[in-house]
Amino acid sequence: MVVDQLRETELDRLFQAFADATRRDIVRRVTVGEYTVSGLAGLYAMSFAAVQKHVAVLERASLVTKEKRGREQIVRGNHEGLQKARRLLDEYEAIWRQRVGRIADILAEG
Amino acid sequence: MVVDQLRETELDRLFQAFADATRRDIVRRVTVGEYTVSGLAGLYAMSFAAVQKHVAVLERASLVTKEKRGREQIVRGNHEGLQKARRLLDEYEAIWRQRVGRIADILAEG
DNA sequence: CTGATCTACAACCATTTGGTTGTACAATAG
DNA sequence: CTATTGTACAACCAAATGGTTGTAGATCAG
Repeated sequence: MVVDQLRETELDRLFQAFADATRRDIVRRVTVGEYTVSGLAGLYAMSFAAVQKHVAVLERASLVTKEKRGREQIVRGNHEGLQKARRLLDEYEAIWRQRVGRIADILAEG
Repeated sequence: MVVDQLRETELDRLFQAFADATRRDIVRRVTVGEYTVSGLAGLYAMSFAAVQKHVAVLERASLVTKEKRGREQIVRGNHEGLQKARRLLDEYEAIWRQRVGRIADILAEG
């Protein structure tokens, strides 16, 4: 085992980041436009600190970036993480289609 | 808020299920071939019960199905869950491309 | 300068997660 | 029948997660 430890923990973080509805919503919003952390915090029925933590999780997963502007912190969507997650699911799809193809072949031969 | 609670918890489970390297490996394997629960358990440096729990998590997320055959339980990949996760990431990709398109338009006009 | 605002972070708490061992039971093998 | 195998599940544990409040430092407004 221990195939590619770095990549694996990276994927752990990515999918973990997606595994929360609030974080998915944040990703959607900051992809479309720009938000400050407190701008985001205003959208959800939870404390500022909670939202701040969610943003930190997304940042660690390379799904958003933060950029300081004065006393504010601008949160933006980051394509990098999204692409990586998508690529993995694409692989799985490909594996699935191969399998379905093999079964079709077997049925065709039988 | 509270957009579509059912779908949201479904997605929570899906991405949570993907957020573990062992579970991702199980999904890959059972998509290619068939495994019993103990067949899978033999592959990893952890107890049978631990692997059994991982399979249960994947089952709840609609990423695998189990079918009893004698005293064995056959685990197979389930396309349903995979498709749902993939569809969401596709949406996000689409949003991203729209945004990039808008920016390109603005630059073209400017 | 002073006060309000934005952010960061620590400390705390309840719940979930990912693992363990042990027990129980059904199905198969001898 | 008996022993073994495959599975399920409960109980337990340490660590992580998702939330809270409180404190403190920067930056901005007046």
